Amino acid sequence: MDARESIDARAQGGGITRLGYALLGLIRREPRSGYALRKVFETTPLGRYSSSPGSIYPALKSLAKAGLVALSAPGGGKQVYVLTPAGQEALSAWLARPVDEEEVGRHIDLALLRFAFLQDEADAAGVGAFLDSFEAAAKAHAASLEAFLASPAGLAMTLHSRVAVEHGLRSIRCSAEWAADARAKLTNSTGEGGKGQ
Amino acid sequence: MDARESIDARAQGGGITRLGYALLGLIRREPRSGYALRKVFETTPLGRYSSSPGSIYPALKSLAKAGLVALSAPGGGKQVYVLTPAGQEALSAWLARPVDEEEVGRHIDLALLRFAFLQDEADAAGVGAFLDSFEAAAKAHAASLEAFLASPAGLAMTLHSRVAVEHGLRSIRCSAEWAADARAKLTNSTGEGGKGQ
DNA sequence: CCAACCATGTAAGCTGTTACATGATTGA
DNA sequence: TCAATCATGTAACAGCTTACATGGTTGG
Repeated sequence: MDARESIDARAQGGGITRLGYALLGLIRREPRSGYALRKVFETTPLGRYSSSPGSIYPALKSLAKAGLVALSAPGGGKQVYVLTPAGQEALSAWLARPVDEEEVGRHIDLALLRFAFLQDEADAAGVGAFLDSFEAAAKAHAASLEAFLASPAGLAMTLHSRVAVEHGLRSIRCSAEWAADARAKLTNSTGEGGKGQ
Repeated sequence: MDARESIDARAQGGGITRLGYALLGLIRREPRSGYALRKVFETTPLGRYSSSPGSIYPALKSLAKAGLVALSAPGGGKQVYVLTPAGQEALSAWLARPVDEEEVGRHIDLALLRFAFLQDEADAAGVGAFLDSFEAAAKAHAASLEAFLASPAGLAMTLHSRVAVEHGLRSIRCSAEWAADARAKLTNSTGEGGKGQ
């Protein structure tokens, strides 16, 4: 029980922040400058992961120092970052992890981020496996919440607290359904053609 | 445009953390020691708001320094905290705020926390108003996500990104339904008897 | 020429995390 | 008596936020 378990702030990974992973995924999809990355955060629901220069530029520097990204044209004007092989590897390792109950329960947005980036990583089988683990984790968490509601501690809660927990229960069931539907949509049918974008 | 708008980390309030509000709400329901508060976080889904002594004890001290809580038996052994009038007021002000789109979109757990504590604060009318604003905010956010998906930026996204945003859309719709159902359940019917607990 | 946007950064401060430290009480 | 649990804290550090500081480019 020393270290090892329970990371949380470090996005369940080895020293890379959630913002760091978001940057890695975006840069892999398309090499970009810090400013271009900021624009993505400002104009899409990805904004959840960050905002202002004060976080993005330092995060990019830190990724560069860790050897996960590098400037495509060192020296020159626009500072466009690309992934290094080490960065590819770190991103792949992060995306390869199955979703667990902790992740759907407390960091579901992170699981969704991984899903989004998985498009550039895995084939239909890999996506299917990811969504299966997502659905299983969501169902497991739903079962945990149900068990809590039925436990002495759960029954001792105030009415409003119970109703709030019921929100969590509905929400996670909804997520499980999404995973099942997404699986059906993405791993069936034709080859869907290319990379999207 | 100096300060004032946009707080986020400070839970949309005046200098009180989300953890601070969680502590205020729990202490109002029942005066407790730091240890007892930790137990609550460890054994209920409220664990989302904190964890270890390293955050709770400093937060309690900070609330005490701000005059929002006080020790019930100053000097003696067990350090049981109670709300001061100022603490009551701060909590009430926080609970009185209607839910807005930003809150359901990015801090929905905070809105649920407020709902839970609202049981000790408002009558059926107040609860109804809160849930109405919750539902309206959720529907507004759903509309925003739909608009984004239909916009050029939304259409330019990769397939997986779109599917991830669809998760958000389903999720927020589910929350809107919860609010409507909770409203029906809590503001109708008989007097439901007492305070729960 | 001036405003708006492109583009990159730094500094201070706050919150929370991990890990460590301490001592009292209770029960087998 | 020894372990577990009660009970309270501190120290170091990471990460993000806000706010400030610069400059270059473009277009009206």
